[in-house]
Amino acid sequence: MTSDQAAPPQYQKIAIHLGEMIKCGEYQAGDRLPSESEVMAQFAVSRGTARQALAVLQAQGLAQAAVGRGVFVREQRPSRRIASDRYQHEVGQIITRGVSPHEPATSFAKDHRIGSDEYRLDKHFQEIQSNDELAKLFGLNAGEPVLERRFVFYAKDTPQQMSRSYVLLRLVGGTPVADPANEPWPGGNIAQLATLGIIVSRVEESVAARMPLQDEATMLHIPTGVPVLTIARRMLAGPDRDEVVEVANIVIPADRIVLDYTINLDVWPDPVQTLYTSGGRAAGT
Amino acid sequence: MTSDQAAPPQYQKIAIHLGEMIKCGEYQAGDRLPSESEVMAQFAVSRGTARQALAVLQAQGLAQAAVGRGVFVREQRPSRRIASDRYQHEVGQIITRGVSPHEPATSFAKDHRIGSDEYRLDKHFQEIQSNDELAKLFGLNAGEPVLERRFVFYAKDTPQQMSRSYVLLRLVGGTPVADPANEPWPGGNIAQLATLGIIVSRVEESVAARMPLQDEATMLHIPTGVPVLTIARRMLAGPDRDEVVEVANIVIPADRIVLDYTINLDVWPDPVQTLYTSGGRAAGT
DNA sequence: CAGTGGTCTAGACCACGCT
DNA sequence: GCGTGGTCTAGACCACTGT
Repeated sequence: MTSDQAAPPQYQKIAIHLGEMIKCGEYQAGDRLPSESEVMAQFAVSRGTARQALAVLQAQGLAQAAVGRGVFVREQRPSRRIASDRYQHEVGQIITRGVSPHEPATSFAKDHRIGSDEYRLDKHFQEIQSNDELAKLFGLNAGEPVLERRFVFYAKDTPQQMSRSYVLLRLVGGTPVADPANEPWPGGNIAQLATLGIIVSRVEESVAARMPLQDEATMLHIPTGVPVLTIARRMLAGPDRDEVVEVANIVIPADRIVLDYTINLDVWPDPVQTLYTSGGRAAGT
Repeated sequence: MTSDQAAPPQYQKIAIHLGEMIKCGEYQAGDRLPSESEVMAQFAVSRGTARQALAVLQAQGLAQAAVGRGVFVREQRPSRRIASDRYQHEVGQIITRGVSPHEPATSFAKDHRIGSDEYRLDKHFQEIQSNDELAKLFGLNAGEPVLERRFVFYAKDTPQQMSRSYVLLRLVGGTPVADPANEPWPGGNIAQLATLGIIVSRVEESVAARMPLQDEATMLHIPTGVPVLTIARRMLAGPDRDEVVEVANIVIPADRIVLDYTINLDVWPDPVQTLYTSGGRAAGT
């Protein structure tokens, strides 16, 4: 085995070459890359190959084409951050101000660092029977009626995320929570449930990533080469923090967001002593 | 404005058509999709268009091509789960058993539900000067010497994730932690730091998603249309849980993994009373 | 109007996998 | 050997963008 390496195809060489120029900063974010004709001339290839090279960069999320204008280097920095701390902050709001809507800003507006008047959301409420998947998440039998709430969030007219939230109809039926006109709810989801006497004490989030579905790409204006982050969220209440009161599926384009999670660990009261009495060895600080 | 809808191009129609058949279950995971020639015949298009249609499905992560065999529907279920609870469990191990290596299995092996003998890792240690980015994460001046530890994890010879971990050289220099031969460390990262007297009390993770870089795709065998999840992890210690003792960047192909986070909220002791006396604040737990 | 990317065609040669 | 996908060429027409 002297050389297993097959020579990379032309279009890949070109893509790697341009990719390195981007990495090195010779093309900055927003700069126009060589056009198809320019690539054809520069590398002596046909248009198909030139296009393929530029397509690679787009699939990698490094570049984005604009008809009639050219191919441009994409911005790479995610700007928004969504922190798990937000939930504790929402609880804090309720504790200090009660459940009345004193605070117009929601977590969403805060995440975007925009005023609460600069965003809007499309909403669509619907009563449905829970299917097997939903029933399993709630821990009850399929067929239980639930309220499905679909949202699409916009910040300054740009769609930012879509979500489907599910709550048990027997808990929210006939209450203000079931009225779309009350969304966005001041103080957020936890405050909303608090008005019903439901005290959320645990939130579980399952995070995954995949390429967007066709309708997601359309609705959220997701360019090629950009995946979505999906969050399956469960809000729990009750004395044992095990009663599922809300389930939500959230889809967010991954090119502008980072999810921050803080995990505080319960550490024993006197570490040094515990280490020595349990057979371990350690140097104290 | 009667119809803004431009007719979708042929290749997209075909892609949508095939995509719906996958969604409806007419093509199951592992099934072979129509070959390029079959698509050409079925839809009366040239080979280029047929290829483009099939390429769409691959870019969406729905299908994967295999030379000489065909295009196949990809498995969609993520199998592994990585839970934030793992850190608390690692702490529990130390509390009950001390810092000695009683427990050969690491979190990684547990995540994969494989024996600790079924995985291995490539490791590469290196002493470097911290750059601006690293220094900022650690909260100290650039140039501070750090130990960079690069890992690639394999489960049954399949690469699963790669990571770069950074620890301050003045804390680990000359200790067993700086010796690659001791990896994988029994009990995991937190146990490792515990042997140095460092008690990790907080973990912060920043999760994002993007398409893989070329070398990541190569090293982790990532097929087209599969993004990666990136985790920037900071381990904190000290009385105020604010001293950064380890920083790590983790890259995981997103097609087989879900990240589970649990957020426990501090709720006031008597919700009803607090609600009615609104304006009061509660004692934390 | 000239230049851009988007779509589509009709060929060609290649390496790979199965039989 | 035959069918598969991978690469590459040389053309064509189109819609869009800028000046």
